[in-house]
Amino acid sequence: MPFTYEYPRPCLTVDVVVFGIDEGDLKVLLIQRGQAPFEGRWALPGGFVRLDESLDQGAERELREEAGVKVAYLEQLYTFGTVDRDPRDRVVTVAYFALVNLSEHRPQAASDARNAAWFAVADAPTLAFDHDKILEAALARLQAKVRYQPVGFELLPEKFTLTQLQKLYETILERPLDKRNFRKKILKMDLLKELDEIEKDVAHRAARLYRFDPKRYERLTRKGFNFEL
Amino acid sequence: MPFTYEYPRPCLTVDVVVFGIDEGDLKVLLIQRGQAPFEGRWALPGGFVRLDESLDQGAERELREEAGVKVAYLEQLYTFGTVDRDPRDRVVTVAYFALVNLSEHRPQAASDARNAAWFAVADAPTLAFDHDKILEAALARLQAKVRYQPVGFELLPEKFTLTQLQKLYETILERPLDKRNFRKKILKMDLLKELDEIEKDVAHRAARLYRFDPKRYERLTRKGFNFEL
DNA sequence: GAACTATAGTGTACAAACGACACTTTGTCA
DNA sequence: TGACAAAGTGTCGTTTGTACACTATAGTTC
Repeated sequence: MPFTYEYPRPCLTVDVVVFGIDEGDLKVLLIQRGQAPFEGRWALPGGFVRLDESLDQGAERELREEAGVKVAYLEQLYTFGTVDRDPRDRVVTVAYFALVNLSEHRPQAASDARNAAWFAVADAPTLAFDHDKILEAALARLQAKVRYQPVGFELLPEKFTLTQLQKLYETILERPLDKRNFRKKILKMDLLKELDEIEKDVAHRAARLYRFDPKRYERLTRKGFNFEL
Repeated sequence: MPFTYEYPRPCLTVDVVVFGIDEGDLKVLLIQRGQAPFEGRWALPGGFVRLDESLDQGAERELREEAGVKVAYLEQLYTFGTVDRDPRDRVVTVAYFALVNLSEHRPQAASDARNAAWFAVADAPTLAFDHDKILEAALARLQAKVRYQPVGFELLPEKFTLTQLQKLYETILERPLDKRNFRKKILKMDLLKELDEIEKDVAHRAARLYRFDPKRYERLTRKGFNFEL
């Protein structure tokens, strides 16, 4: 059943850059294409926007369908719309970036995408279309964002140690941080709830566990607080 | 001549929030709609994206055609795509924000839009569609941006005094700034070229004129310099 | 159970940036 | 020439950033 319009319309898609942290590596979720163009090449998960869903909903649906991923954080990144970004047709794509908690994700069970895989961002292959550019933009955004907003907790388990959190920041920012200064700063923000619990099964002194406290975050946000790191 | 596709496609438009500074007021350019829906209501300039132009080009073209405006700065803001934002059809719009130099713009000659007007942002009317939301987002972006990037010079004449620049920042940020601290900071950034020229035709001591120096800006940008204000 | 090992956890001192604050200078106009 | 209007300028106390090294603790090994 064809659809007819008075004026030509570009095709509208969403593509999502999904980040996760895995043992000190920042990883990105990619899908191997099954058809031309760029058959066999890796690409960002994504697809067409339906008429009965918003862009955000479309991004979430694609992730669910195409990669079986449940996102912890999703935000619109940028819309890419140069004329020649797809060789077949004029395609405009609204790119999103998402964060997922890999530690609760490893099985990757309910995915109909056996052709999905996590790549370390540092050595991801060359991607289809202009997806390299999109990935680069997403990485820049993540690095910028992490400095002034407590994004990033989404990438960790619910309960975590300060050392884990520091490693996370070091991985994203690609530089080492000073332990004492990091703790001073992050604790002064008063975003973390100190738990009465410590790490288990480690072969050395166990560290205290913390949890991100959304209530405190909201309170501070309302006051126009600045979370620069 | 109709255009037919296998799957339904949303309509894709660009809308632009154009800011200018005029005597201490931050102004925004609006267009009065000539047809339903929202006939007679004010709206952001914008229109359909053509298949042979990029999104950026579309934004620029619409401004030229619809408002006869030459922009000094243009950047993509956000893409709005909820299902019901246009009562007629599914319309997704890529919003831009633009800065123009009003002092070189007053005549607004070559515009085929006699129904265009500048409104102080503070008392703009309720807009058509979800354009109020878009305007709000653009204002937030401008206020955030001005703090860490030397955007804003675009809103002034080529040669300006430090007092003019301070007033500009005060207008955008909606709060007063300390004269000595402002000068210290802005001059330390080493972005401005001090000219051998002073103001003319003022009824008091004339101020020195400065000019934004894009070369210095580029040099500092390459060094990863931070322009926080 | 003593020694070892690996990581947790903690404080200080110096430097830089920020923010508050008031008077003198200069040119115009009446 | 005196009044006015805006230009232009410096200091000091506070806060923030940053560099840096040792002690405490739990588990493992011998």
